[in-house]
Amino acid sequence: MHPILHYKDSQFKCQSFMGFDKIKRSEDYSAWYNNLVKDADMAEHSAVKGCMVIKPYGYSIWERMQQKLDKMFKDTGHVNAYFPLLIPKSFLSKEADHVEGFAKECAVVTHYRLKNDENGKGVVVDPEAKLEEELIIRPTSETVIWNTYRDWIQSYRDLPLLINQWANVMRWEMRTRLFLRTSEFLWQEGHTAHASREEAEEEAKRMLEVYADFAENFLGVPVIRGVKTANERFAGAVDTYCIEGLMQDGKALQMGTSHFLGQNFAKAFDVKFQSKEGKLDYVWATSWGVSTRLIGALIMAHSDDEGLVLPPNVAPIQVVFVPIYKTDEERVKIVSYLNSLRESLDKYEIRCKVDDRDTFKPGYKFSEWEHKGVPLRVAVGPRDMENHTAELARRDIKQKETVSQDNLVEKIKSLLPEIQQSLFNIAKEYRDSHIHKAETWEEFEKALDENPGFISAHWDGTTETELKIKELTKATIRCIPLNNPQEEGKCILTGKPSKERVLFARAY
RNA sequence: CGAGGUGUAGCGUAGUCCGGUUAUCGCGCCUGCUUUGGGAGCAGGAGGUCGCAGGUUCGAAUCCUGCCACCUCGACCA
Repeated sequence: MHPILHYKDSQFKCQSFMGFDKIKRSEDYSAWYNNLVKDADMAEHSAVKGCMVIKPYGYSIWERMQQKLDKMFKDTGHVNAYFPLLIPKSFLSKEADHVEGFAKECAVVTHYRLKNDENGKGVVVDPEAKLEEELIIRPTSETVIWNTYRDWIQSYRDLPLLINQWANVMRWEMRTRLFLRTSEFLWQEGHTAHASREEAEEEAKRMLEVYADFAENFLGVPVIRGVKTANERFAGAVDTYCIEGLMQDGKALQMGTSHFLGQNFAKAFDVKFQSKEGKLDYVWATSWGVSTRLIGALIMAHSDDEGLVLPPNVAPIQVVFVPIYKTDEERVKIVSYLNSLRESLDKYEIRCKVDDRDTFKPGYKFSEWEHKGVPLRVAVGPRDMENHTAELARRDIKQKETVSQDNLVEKIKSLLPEIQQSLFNIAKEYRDSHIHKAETWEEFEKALDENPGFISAHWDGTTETELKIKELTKATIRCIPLNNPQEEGKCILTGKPSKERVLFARAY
């Protein structure tokens, strides 16, 4: 049995969603997003700037993601461990690029004690409890991990070391948005050590493919696999691979990154191994991560004016049953029928809820579960019982059909993967129709303003040009796609020769 | 962190310019009855440190100062 799958109680209670209808996605995407997050009861702001409370319904989606990803990591040979939240300040400065990238957004612990205020008002930091070495709250864990790996690795026999951790990190952000950018966020970070450059590069690409597979087949969000330009690279990496998604407002979102770190961290933390031949060499490294930002991606890739739309794979509740009745006798009969249906579906690990609350009318329940993105609704009333039918309503395409109660379980079973696929197809069609080729600067600017999305264009390969384009248009190079066709061309801005196109977009 | 805006019950809000009884309205919530195939109706009821802290005043949601949070736009970033 799967106790979590029953949803007998209304643990995912929707307190209020009356304000939602006011904001249309097409009119104010940003307000629509904020409202949806609140309305679907996924998260809210906390007392501290940039931090959020992830509510049960939102967290349940994260748990679904964790579960799937964790299995994918284990299946590719990784194990989980946990490294500490606090990192000595000195660790950060050991890798020059790394410190430069993260120093500006680190929260620092300077004291270890509070005391009562002498003026009798609350508590103050005890100046006598100043830490000898200040600690930073991890913005990412490369430094503490590589400092640890030094002691774990002596010989090629200790390699590869394939470790993942599920953790929270903190980056002091200036501008925050629920799920998309918060100061504290939840993520996983994989950190691997290898005996050869080739093996580490393979690992970085393998994990990128794991992420791409996950994004497309589990979240139903099509992504472009690519590599970042020097300018967009992770601080301390040799290469940063990424998956980039396109949101419904035409802005790109980086959904995951996988870094080939070369020997940078091994050198910074003096992590060497002895090869079969007895030679000492620095080990090769990767790191890779995805975060709760993926929940933001999920929302912005699928949802509509009626609220959240969830692919069945991540939906906390995949099927909701709504009984319709007049008399108590009908209620008992129909609810009992729905419960029996639910039990049949339990066997297939389909997550169902029978919404037997007697305090709400069916229309209210329909609306509520639509707001919360439940992929499939099954309504059964007295007429259905008479006719031996049920009404199925799909959230993805907003269509209803009346079907026979015979084979209803089979029908639901087959409909869920169909909805999953349909959501991916809709998102992919949108994405594909929003990749424009630009040959001239005018076309480039016009596409950005009139029909935003990815723009495929030639670039002369210099950071200078990249930054200039960003300054002029706010568009950045999202990535150089993997397996990118080589073709002669001229840079969109400078006209200098280029041998391949790169993808530009305005991004989150 | 710069510029602008906002903060009144769970949600959405009136009142703020021009200080003055018990802070407005709708939704939601509670009780009862009637209802239930797309956001139910009636009756009664509960719920507020007016973001926080100071100040001015006989009197502050309203005026002043400081702080906090959120939103939009910049700079920064998963």
